[in-house]
Amino acid sequence: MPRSNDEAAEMLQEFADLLAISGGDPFKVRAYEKAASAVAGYPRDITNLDEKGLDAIPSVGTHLARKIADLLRTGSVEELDDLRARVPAGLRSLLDVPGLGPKRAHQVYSELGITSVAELLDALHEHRLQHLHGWGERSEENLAQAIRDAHLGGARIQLAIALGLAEEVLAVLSELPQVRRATYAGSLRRMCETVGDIDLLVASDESEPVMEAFCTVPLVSRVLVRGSTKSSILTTKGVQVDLRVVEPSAWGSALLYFTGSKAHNIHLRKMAVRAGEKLSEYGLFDAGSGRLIAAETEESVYAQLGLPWISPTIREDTGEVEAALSGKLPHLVQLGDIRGDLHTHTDLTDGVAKLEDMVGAAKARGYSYYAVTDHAPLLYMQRMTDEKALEQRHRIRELERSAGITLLHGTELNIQPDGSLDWDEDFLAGFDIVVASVHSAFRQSRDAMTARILRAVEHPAVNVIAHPTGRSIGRRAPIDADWDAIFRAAARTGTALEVNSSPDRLDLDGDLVRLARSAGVRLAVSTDAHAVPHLDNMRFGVATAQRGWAGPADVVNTWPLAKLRRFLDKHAQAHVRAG
DNA sequence: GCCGTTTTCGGCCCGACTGTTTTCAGTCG
Repeated sequence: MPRSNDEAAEMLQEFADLLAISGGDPFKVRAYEKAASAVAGYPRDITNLDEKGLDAIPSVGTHLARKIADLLRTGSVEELDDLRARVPAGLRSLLDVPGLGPKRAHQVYSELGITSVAELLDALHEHRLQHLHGWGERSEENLAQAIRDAHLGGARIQLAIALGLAEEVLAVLSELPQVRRATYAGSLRRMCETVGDIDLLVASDESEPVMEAFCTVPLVSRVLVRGSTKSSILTTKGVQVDLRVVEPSAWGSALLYFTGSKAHNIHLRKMAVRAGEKLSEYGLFDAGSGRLIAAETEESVYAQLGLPWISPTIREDTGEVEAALSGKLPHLVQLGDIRGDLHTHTDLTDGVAKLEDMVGAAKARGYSYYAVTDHAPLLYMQRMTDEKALEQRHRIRELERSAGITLLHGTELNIQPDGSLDWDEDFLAGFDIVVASVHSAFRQSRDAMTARILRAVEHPAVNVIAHPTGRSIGRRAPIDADWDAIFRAAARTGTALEVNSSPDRLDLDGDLVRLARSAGVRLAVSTDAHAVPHLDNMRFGVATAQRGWAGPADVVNTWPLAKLRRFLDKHAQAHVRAG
């Protein structure tokens, strides 16, 4: 079951879609959409809020608060059920076709009776659309192509893959003499876990050669849009890449604009309007005289709006602007704050690199400490034994003498379906750090799963719960558990929760990081590296922690070694708290 | 449907591109 916030957001979004497609008031539609994203991004769990509490969420008024309350209480909303009964099932899916918005979806439904993508394809095949008002041969061809493309590309791509692709195109563009600056913007710069399409930005006085180069890079499969300031291509792998070319003097306002999020931009624009100004990708202007106020750097635009620069990772309009206004912007953890990795593997279990190579790479990164946490015996396929663990400990102690880096001997325990763990307390006491995680039986009931994880959190030897939700982005849904209860227990017992940096995990995600932090939970940002290159994934974990507003004080592996060691001794921690 | 230091009514971010128009509507981000 999804979080209540997500459930309510999905309800509101479906409402918006159905209203739009049945020809409803566009402003009402937008009100539902705004409320949907406000609820999804609301930093607190709405499960136990009453109508008054829901009404306090920005963009949620009395009417929508009542509908959300109905949903949370009864599991359904009467008005939505009525609307579903009036709009044919399948019609909503038409909105997923790029280029087909609510107006035209409504048009093909009301004039041709089309209620699904399949029927739309039939109509396209028979050329029945080109006779509708406002349509022609080209719009018919484009729609058919869009449906084929959606089939080809479809799903959003992972952050790391998008970043690689962006850097490949940027490398070509940066070579051009006309290009002054070039970077990626959009959800990629905000380090969202998945990216729908890639937004690139170039500063140049001469756009034509840049567009020419962009539309002919080797990985282009088709040019979707070709203009003087904006072009879009589809890559051979089905990923859409958009390029905007702007004057160098408007670099800052353009970067701000194209980084988004949309909600963040709208918030800034409204502030500008209130101050008698106008904000666009071309700059901040005086609304009356049209005089340019700021445009060259992001910092200058923020400053003229009365704000400090805001990190792209938190530009989601979930309170960052208000925080900036009141001087309470969080001091976010940075990659350079990280002093060590607390969850890594070697070829003793399922890693592919030798202990010495992993340690050497960690040292080269400038870490001051490094934990080796190979799997424990209950993950049977890894064939770990007591003897192997002790022998590894001996090797680590030897290696540490010459390595110039503090090595922590740890292990990653398997949390069994009943919450029991590998090894007994005496044996576990010999490790410097103990990580525990779920590797199987992901589909337990919410109650069973919560009890299972709580048992591990309460265990006196367990320091970190790794990849807590067990999700695999795009492949496996997160487990269902009572996160509030788990966060409270983790905070009380001094058990850290991991922000796993692997691009296909990013677990906890930004939203859960934020909830965990507000419950007082400490975080461990780790790579779970199984090979040397995986150590570089730390930047994705740090970005995810930033998206949850985490600062260095929240992240135990930014702490000096002595402080970390005190945290890793749960008995001593309990003693300090009792005292 | 939401919202308010000009407003409880009358607005609601703004600009680019495409394809259909002969001055604009629809879609997207």
